[in-house]
Amino acid sequence: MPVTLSDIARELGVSKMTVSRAINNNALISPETRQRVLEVARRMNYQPNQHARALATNRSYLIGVVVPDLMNLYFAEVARAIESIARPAGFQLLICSTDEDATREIGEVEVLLQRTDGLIISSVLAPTDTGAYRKMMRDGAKIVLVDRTMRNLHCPVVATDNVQVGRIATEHLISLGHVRIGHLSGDASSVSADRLEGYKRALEGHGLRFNKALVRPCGLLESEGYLAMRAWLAKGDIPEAIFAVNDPAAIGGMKALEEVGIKVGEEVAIIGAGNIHYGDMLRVPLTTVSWSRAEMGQQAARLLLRAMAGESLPSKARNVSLPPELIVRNSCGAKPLARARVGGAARFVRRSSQV
Amino acid sequence: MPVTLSDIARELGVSKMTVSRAINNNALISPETRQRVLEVARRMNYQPNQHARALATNRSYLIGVVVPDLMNLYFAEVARAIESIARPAGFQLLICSTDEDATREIGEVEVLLQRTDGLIISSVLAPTDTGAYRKMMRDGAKIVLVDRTMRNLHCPVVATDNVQVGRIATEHLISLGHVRIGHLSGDASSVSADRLEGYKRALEGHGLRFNKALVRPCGLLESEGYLAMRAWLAKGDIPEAIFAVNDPAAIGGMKALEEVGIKVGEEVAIIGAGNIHYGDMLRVPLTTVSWSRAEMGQQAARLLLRAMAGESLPSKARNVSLPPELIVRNSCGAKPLARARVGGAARFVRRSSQV
DNA sequence: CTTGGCGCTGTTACCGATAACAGCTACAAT
DNA sequence: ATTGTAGCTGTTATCGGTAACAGCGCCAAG
Repeated sequence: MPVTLSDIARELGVSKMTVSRAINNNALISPETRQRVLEVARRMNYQPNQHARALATNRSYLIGVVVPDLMNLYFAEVARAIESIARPAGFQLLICSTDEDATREIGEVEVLLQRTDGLIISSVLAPTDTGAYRKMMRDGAKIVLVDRTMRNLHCPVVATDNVQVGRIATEHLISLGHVRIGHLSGDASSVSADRLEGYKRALEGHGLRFNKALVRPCGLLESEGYLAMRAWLAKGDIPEAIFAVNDPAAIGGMKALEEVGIKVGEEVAIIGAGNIHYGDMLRVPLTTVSWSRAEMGQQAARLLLRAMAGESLPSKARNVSLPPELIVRNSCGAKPLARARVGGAARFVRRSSQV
Repeated sequence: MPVTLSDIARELGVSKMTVSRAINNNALISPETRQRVLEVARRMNYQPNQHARALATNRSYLIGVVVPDLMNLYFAEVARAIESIARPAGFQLLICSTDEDATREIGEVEVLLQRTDGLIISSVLAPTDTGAYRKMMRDGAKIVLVDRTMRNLHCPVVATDNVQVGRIATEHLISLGHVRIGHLSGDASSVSADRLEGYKRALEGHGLRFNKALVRPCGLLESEGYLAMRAWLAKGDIPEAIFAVNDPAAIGGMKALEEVGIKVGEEVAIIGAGNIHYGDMLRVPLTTVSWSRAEMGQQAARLLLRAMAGESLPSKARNVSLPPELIVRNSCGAKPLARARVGGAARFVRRSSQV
């Protein structure tokens, strides 16, 4: 049986309350009493019971983190960034992966809500599907959205401008001279929709016609990108250049292309988004659009800490947007430069050939 | 304010206890009363307070997971496998990464112990450094070790035979005709020590002299592998073939080699261990030694569930060893075969040249 | 009719902490 | 001497559940 406050109190012949005050650095206690208590507490190896404390204070010092896919290093980076802020503030993380499965999300979130002081969520739901979250927030839940936003939900958000992401990626392909540009589009989430929107706008902005047949839905997992590209290959008529909704989908697509002997970066250009770890070490280093995952996680954690502290955030602080930038590597056949912002994206010599 | 048992009891004009029994499917309650209670509970959207429950029952239904590095997909896979077993059993995961920093480990574990019913740990400590864990287990902590073992610690372990891993990797290099075989060795952990031991034994077993100058310590992180290889390159005289303690170290090493224009798989052979995700998609697909991470996590979770249920495990069930196998890809210059167990490892034609 | 036992429900105490308030001491101010 | 007050410590109630036991009605056995 672990040592409790009462044990220490009995040992010292004082009340539990005195011990509690010493442990919690309360001001209403004489320095020498505190010393004596802390001394004995250390000697007896006292560890406060977190459940009792949580019950009494209604604070658990636990933050719930809901990510779509822990095997996606993108989210592992975000999670680590959250931890880097939360941990020093005394909070631990309850991490939970929904595996991009929308039907699991609400259930997981409801379970987490009961154990935590606040949640950082990267939602898999459709951006309009806000009913459940709306209700939770009305009941006082502290929630910060990260990476994936929802529409009309009055809660802090840290994300990138995904329309811009889609535009940057597509414009890079256009600047390389491609005209038949396809898109492996994601799911019903906000990122997918926004990136598709950016793709459309880029085409329109450069006088290219949007062709629905060149957009293939695929989800956001590597396995889904692989399957989608295989299906596309089976059907035939794949475009010369493809913007994949994210890096895992791009990598899955690359795998499918390579399996049938198509050379990525030469015969087919492919660009992803997210700048996943290892993207530069791949057989064909992946050209992608990048923004800071560290910044993303840290900002989200800071916003949540403030919200949990009862601070009401000014509306402009509640909406953090991380600027995306183009990372040119080899998967589009362009000459890799160190880094090129989209504004300054030069017209690279086109090296890829038609398929 | 959330709904409590008392609220429901008041609403129905019964006692808290009756409500509690209905909620918990206790037998001592009439079917119709249970129905009435559950009905009202649902209507009022009752959510049990986990902290109160944990305090009263001394069970939190939380499992702590301590991994060395969440950015290593190897551990992300293990964590996901643990979750696949724990979740259906009603347990949630408190995941914590020590970032391969031994000084952080005990502190993290102590914090986790207070909130959880049991721990699954992949320890970064030296395998003899068991004092703290010994004490925790004496105090009743339920602990299962995964991936990394400790010596003389009476607790269940799920791991692979790392001496065998080192031997398989080194013998593959030997079978390719290499004689000057180096080793990027890890840290003080059991895996590192065992793989080094396997490396030595393989050399001895084939009449090759162990040369301390060819062993460079590097840690287990990708960044450490990179740094170690850079230092080695700066010093000069790197061997023709290298067994890296794990895949991240191998990948870091590859990165350093490529930076100075050395062709991995042609000029220098490199083999890792762990069969990390994306290993097959790398510029030079990584030859490695593999064992099942899914099996690892699942077995560990099952052992912990049994231990937490109070079962005393038979000693042979307490020690699960996953068989390692060779995965030949391109980083050693051997012709990739589907899969080759070490026993059947053919003598591959040697394609790599001296450096 | 009494007794015993089953089946259900209620009471009380407790898990281990903290909040709110009450109480005590010593000393300064009046 | 009295009062007030600062400074510390103790008491009581409470958080929201559950365990253990007490109690009650009803029916069957003796």
